[in-house]
Amino acid sequence: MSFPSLQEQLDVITANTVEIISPAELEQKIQHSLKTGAPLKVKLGADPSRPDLHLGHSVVLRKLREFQDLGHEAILIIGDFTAMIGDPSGKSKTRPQLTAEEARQNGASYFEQASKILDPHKTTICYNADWLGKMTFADVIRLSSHYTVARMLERDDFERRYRSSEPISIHEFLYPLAQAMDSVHLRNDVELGGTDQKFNLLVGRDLQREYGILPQVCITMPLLVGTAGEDKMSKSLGNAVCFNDLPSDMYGRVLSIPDNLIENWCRLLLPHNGEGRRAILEGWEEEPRSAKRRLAREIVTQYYSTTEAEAAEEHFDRLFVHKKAPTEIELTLFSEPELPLVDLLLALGAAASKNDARRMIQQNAVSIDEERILDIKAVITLSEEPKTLKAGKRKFFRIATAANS
RNA sequence: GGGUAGGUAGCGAAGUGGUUAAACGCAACAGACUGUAAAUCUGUCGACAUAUGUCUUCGGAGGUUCGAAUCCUCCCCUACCCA
Repeated sequence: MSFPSLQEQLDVITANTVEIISPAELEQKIQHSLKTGAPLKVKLGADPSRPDLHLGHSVVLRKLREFQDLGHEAILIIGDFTAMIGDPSGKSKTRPQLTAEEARQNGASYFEQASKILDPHKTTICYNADWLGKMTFADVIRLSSHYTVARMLERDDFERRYRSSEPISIHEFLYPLAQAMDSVHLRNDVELGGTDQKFNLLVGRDLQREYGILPQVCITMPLLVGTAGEDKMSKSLGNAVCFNDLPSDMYGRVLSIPDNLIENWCRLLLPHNGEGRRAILEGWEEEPRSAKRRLAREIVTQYYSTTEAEAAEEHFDRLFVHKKAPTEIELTLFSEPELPLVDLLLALGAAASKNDARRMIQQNAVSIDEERILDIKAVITLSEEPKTLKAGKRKFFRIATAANS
């Protein structure tokens, strides 16, 4: 097993990072690895309470992949046990707790999605219930004696919640300790996380030291800004681009980011040696439009393929630039030959309620075969020949009667 | 255990007996505009109906009243203070 040189490794590892605690220790660890030929154990904790991975997660996953490419060992910890606690990081509210079974299922899905970035054959997967679940209450008490309430309250989000009189449950204090135990158990050399995980990573470091293990190096990565350009990307804020989004959705969402985000996204989301990355970084200021289109294509290509990326672009142009109906729309069959438009919209899922459907009609949002319909009492006559129904800018349906003779 | 302040629509937050389905902000949805699903502007935003009508909502359960989110009783939940 031969590793790249110390300097080469450091160049790759430090790129895009926010903080490395501490750089000197990192260097020592790499040198030690070079000397002994033993790869570094690099830990990334996965929270299976949110099994929908989005581009924000990919920043950290990509860093882990870089470690893999350098020849080190990537360990993905599925926090099935800690998910039953719920990570309080950055949250103003207690997270919902998962059952063991949900956590396992989500964990499997997490790994599957993460495999779009990681090399799945070189990734070690662990479930932390395997060791945390075996701890006795006495073990937990011993563990918690290593930390103090004051130190816990140092943490930003806890402090904020405490000051603004919001509830903090005792079990939330146990979360950082539990996930720090993972580091004790694994004896990993490096742990990765977003900047919001800094506290947790440091607890892992402290605890390893307490248990007489060489403390891990903590590497934090920037949090990706979401499509709206302000908050960090998060599923619940609706500004996320998910791994599992359809290519066309993914493309459109990327294209919707503000122009000033192009450079940042390009740096954090595209492979450091790719030509797409270079092209975008060079050209985005002169031609933001084409740079962003390129960025969107590159991203879709990562999760799907070049072909699908191109199809997504065509689809987008057709719908939003030329304002035409998409080429392929799913056909829905109805048994009744005549249906009130309101009921039709509800049945298709285009409207949340009949009132909602009426609203859309009144707001000029509904058309059938390019013809606007403004009458909320309109009754639509269906035939075996499909009609194209458009509700809003993005919802298209093809409707017809079921052919039963 | 005692005291105090609270629990309002997806979220945040007004409202303390009747023109209150409930201000306002965010989110969401629609329209216009745009290279864009961004930004901006306009409108909508409980359900059912459409003749400005009916029904269900303000932690839960009862009660007072012609009439309650608003008053009373009990219960549940949260924060803070005192033990």
